[in-house]
Amino acid sequence: MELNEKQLQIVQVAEKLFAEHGFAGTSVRQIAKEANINIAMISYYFGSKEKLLEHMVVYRMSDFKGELDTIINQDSSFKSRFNEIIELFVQRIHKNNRIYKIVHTELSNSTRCLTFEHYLVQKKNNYDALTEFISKGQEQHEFKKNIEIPLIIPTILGTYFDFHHNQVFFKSTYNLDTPEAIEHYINHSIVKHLQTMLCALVCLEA
Amino acid sequence: MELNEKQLQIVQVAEKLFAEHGFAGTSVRQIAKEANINIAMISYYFGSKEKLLEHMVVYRMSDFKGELDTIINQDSSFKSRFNEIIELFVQRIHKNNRIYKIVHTELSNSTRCLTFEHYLVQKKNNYDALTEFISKGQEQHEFKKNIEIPLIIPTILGTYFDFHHNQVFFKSTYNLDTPEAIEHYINHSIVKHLQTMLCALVCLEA
DNA sequence: TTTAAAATTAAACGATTGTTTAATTTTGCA
DNA sequence: TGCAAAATTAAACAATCGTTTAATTTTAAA
Repeated sequence: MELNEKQLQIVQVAEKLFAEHGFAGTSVRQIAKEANINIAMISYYFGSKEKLLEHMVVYRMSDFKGELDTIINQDSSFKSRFNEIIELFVQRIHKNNRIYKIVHTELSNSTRCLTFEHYLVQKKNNYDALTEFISKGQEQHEFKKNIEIPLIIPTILGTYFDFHHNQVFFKSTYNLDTPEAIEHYINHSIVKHLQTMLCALVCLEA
Repeated sequence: MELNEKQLQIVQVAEKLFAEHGFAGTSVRQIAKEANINIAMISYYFGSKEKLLEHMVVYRMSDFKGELDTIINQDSSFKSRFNEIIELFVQRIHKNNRIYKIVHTELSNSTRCLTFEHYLVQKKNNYDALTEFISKGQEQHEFKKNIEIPLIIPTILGTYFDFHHNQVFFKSTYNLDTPEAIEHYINHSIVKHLQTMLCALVCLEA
């Protein structure tokens, strides 16, 4: 996925607007205006508004390489690797929360006939890698049996996004007024909450 | 919130369409067609498309009464009440997943100037009731200290919705092909997963 | 049965949607 | 410098958007 400067500018502006107002709620004229380009350039470079979204997903998702494998292949304990995996997921999802939100929303819309193949492939890879890691930990008697592995990643993503979507509520109720306070809450409180909870779920007592 | 037969029909159809295609992605003509009414009836009864959404939220949210308090005031153990609360949340959210999805999406859209007051008030009440319950459990030395209480409900809602939004993925990967299989997975696997995880987080060992 | 209010309709409103056109400007290589 | 390709533009396209109008039908109380 190679994008020139102008294309990148369009994608970035569109990503912000799609995340804020939804795909259907964003017009190509808004994108053009905010990106300081002519409306026709979107069709010129991407073909259509819908194809712009496809390009965006492919471009953003190709960032994700083998960070997960790097952690899994470390030679520390299963528990500490598991904790690192949780932290990685939160950071990854937070760094790219806009594209995740867009895919999230559009994937559940029956309107979009887009398959978001890149997203689904990446998701499958994550699930497979995590499943293998947990299984090995179970074999080594470091992890409990009878864990609903498919629900571990939804727990991480879901908790993050429910917080993210309801920031209006949390801001007023829990004094998270500054962007720094929110950043800190995500990187510390949310990560720690998930680590405590998920470790209690999967790790056998030491 | 009293609605006559026609109004109810419009609200129900609109709720389905808003949940499936988003608010901006649904036209009043689609609603009118699917509800077998004339387009003008929407403005006639509700004033506008946006006000229809407001009426919908108020109507749906007024269902929620004191189910939570009923459970909290039972005289069973803190742990078993906590488990019941988790099950209640999942069932409540699943039963009304359409309106929750709509509010969820539109609340995080900076386009909507709607405050969804009914939703926020109800949410605040839930948080307060849960916080009080957990605090009492901590006083009685049945629950652990240092729990991030504000993240308990996001964990429940988020896990459910991440699963719900990614059903396309789960269907193909985990053989959840029939509606009954999905229903069973939600009412058993997801509830059990959340109960195990959250009890491990908050409950002291017996 | 009369009659005023409520419900329903088809049609039209102007504004906005995504996309295309055709003309013009800029670019970079020969 | 010349010139074809790429980039950029304003304008127009038909389609659809949410809403309103004004006329008609239905309803229900007097």
